[in-house]
Amino acid sequence: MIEIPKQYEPAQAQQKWYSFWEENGYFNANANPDKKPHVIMIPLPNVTGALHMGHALNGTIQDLLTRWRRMQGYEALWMPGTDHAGIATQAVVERRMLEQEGLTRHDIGREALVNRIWTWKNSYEKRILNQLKQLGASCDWRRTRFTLDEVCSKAVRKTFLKLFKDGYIFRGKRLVNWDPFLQTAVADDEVFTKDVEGHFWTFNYPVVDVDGNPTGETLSFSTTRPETMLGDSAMCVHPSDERYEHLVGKRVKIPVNGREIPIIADALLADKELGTGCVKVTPAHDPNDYACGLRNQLEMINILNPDGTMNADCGQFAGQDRFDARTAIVAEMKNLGHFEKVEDRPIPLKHSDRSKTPIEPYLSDQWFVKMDTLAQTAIDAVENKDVRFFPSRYSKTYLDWLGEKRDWCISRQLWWGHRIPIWYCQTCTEQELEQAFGSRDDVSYSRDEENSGWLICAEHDIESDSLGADHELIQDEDVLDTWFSSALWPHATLGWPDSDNNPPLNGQSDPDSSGSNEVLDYFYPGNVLVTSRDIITLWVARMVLMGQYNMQGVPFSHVCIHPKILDGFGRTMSKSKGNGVDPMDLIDKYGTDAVRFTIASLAGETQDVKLPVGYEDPETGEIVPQLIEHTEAIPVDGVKPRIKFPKSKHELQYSTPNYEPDEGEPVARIVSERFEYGRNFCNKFWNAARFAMMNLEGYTPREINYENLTLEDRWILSRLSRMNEELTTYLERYQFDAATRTLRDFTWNEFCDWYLEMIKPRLRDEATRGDAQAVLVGVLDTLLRLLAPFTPFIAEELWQRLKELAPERGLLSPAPAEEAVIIAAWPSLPSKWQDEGIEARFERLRETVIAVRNVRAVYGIAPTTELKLLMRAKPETASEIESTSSQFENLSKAVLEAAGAEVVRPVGSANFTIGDVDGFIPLEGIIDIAAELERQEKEANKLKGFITGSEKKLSNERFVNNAPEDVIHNVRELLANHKHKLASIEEVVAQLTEML
RNA sequence: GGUCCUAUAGCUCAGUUGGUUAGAGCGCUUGCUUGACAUGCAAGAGGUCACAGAUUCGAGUUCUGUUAGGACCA
Repeated sequence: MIEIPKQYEPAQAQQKWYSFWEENGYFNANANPDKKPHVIMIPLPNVTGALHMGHALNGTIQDLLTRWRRMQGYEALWMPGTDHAGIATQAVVERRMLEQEGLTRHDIGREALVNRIWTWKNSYEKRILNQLKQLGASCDWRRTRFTLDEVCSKAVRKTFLKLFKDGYIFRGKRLVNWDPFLQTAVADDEVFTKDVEGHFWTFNYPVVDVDGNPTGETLSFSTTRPETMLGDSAMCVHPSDERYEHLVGKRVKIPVNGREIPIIADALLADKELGTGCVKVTPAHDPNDYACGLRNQLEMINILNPDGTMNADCGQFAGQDRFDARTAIVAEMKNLGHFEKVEDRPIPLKHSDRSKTPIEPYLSDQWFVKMDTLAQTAIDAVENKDVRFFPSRYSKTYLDWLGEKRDWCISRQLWWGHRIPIWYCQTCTEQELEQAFGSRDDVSYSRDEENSGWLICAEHDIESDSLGADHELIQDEDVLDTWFSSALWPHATLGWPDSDNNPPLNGQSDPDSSGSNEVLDYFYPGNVLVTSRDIITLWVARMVLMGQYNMQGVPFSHVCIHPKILDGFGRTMSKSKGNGVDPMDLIDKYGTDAVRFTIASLAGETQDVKLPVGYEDPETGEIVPQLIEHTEAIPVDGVKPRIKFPKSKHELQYSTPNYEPDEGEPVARIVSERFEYGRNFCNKFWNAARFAMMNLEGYTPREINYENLTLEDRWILSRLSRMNEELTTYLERYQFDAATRTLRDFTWNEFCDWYLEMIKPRLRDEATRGDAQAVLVGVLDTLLRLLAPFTPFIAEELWQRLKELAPERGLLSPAPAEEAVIIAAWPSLPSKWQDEGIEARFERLRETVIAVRNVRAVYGIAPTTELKLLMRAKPETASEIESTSSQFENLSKAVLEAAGAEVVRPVGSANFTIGDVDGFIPLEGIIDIAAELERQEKEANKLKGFITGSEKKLSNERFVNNAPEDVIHNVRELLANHKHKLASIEEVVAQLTEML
């Protein structure tokens, strides 16, 4: 007999089979006219840090789809890569540098900083790609791209020039979220609001007449940022506010700098009910005021330097930090007699997610992409169904956002990223430009009216003296928004704009290139984008739009939006919250297959996934549930927080994304019992396969005639065919939870619990063994294929073992098995095997067995004690029952004594009813009449409930008149059935009562 | 403020176009070293489907409102 361990060892299988797949090139996808392509572009993880469970979910789904399509015969490409993630990465590196060396980027300069970030990127990219491999990702690693690499950079430069030439690129002033620490604008989604202790001051400004003399009236207002009064350009009241009606159109004087500003009425900004009803307007430093400023053509007065100090226009306050200036201005207003009061209150203050410091609304020069027509193409793509969202409700998020057609601010004041390919020249003439660049299609220029110079856009870097020594060309300092390069991901990774060569493989040029870019032609457009809903606007929309702009076609036809992973308290997992869970911890404990299967089982359409976790003491295995305080704890005075394990009295440090545990300390690791679901399933399947393989002695492949199959064989084929069909449909609809459920239910509750048990006698008998083995191996083969995309390692491990024992197998005709399950064909079983009659017959057998087991349990009869069974049934049913009599013995240790219409209930027997069949189990000497009576009465009550319900329905004329035929028919049939059951139970109850 | 999602067993979640008195896994109870599996087997207990209305012969499922939670956008 062959040796197979009782438990599946994931770690070994993972290592072994992953390298086997890679070495055989199974992950590689090449242009192949004989097959249809299937393409998934990874939502490029950023290189800021390691992956968490959200990524694990995202990756699992993509790999599942890729493996499934590969088995279906598609040339399946899963394109891997990472994102430079501009500000996120630069901020992490800068923060480290400041913490560890006390250096800022200005201390070391642009080049040195960028070098440091490359070092960081290299180490994290490696870690991230390795994490994906641990997860079993079957990406074509030869094609791994990075948004700042040469291939992607070419696409960025080409696109920028194209947009510039087409007039989509423009420069303008915008109010941005300015991070004075990093000295850059940050996007809205990179800002978080936090309450801080602050003050709410009330001041007044004197009203002045046309000559600037005080009229004696004053206007009171409140503010949390007094320093912004240096930039005020109006005082605003509500148009219908009677208190101030007479003042609208007059002016007030700002006491601290003597400037006069108008009093305006604006219903959108001022609120009569709030405070004094007056607000000061600082258009250059507040988003609401900015909008008001645009409506009322107010002056935009900038008062800040990029580093957050007051600028040269601030008179005596120039050069002071904004917070020092705040104190100084409050003091000055007190001096001048315009201070009224101050109260303490918590202020919701916007902070930069990157530097964790307060941001300032700030007016600055930015580059934009004009969105009107581009956005419309992306709207059209979804409206005419070129792109479809799954679930479909997400198209609303997408369409609503695009519908605003807000211009896209693409410049970032950073050093890490694609530098904006614009050069300024103040001194040259159009003729000189024409002479130097007129014949080049990789350069374009336009007049910069605002700065009375020229803007030169170039696809390839140009020298500062390209126009001769007399003119200096200066490149813009800023870099492009990260999403600019990500928007090109689906075509840039395939080598666009190079139409003469395939994109490089492993950094080398593709030896198969033959004068055209077949890879791009073949793999674009892709099929499905798999992502979570929070980047629908930032990324999905932009890919659709840029795909159409550069490629004249959408980048993918489906967008699969999957749930987000939340912690046990319902909070989004994030690095900053400290509640992220490293998938590697879980893979280590439960195995990759278990993690994948569990994750897929959670990926439904409606809900986010709540994932409660615990900490495990590595020494004792004791588990303590994670509390909110564990995730929030930070080291105090260098002492790191510990978790108490009450049983062992251990106090252990634990791993968190916030800090590293001390060297040499035992560390409590994160566990989550949710994953036992997947682990137990894998183990169950392992053992089912183990059982099958242990019973393959003498296996020979053979042709099987369907007509010769037993009831259980036909039943398992019927169920398998149905499940196979359902599973494929669920995958087509991206319903991964339903897919895993149907797989698990079949494998565990049908294949293991019933089929395997039922064929055991046949496997023991030499005469019947051969056919039983053939069908068993065929079913196992199919199951391995169906499981392979979900749990690839265990499937491959078992496939290879089975190949040794049964290299030729099949349903019902044997054929040589493929060399690996990863490339085996996805099954599609004959639908004619789906047989309701067989399933109904089987169901009666099953219910009978369960009824016997129930009687056994209720009476506490030992499993070894044999029971007698009598079945009262119509003749044809009776003969059928007789034909399966051996299974009653096999599955419930009950010997069928009699079956037929003439059977009468033996005195002192337990009783059950299945459809129109009555079953009796003689229990003479054992039967507890009171207990049996109770059991029967309980059943009778339940039936009476059903019967009343049905009768009520049928006596309701409106139901009978309105409900569809088949519904009425079903109710009638059910009622008859229940009545029959009840009658036979009442008969028993009467008998029992007499005996009592 | 706008939009979207969620509320079903102690916990985590399914529940297709309305049609038996609502399901799974975990946990719980009882009994099992039965020859693949104790990461297991067998048998059970457990729910007024958040609340209030409406539509319908019929509502967990559709509509309106309320409450609570979450997300996105302003």
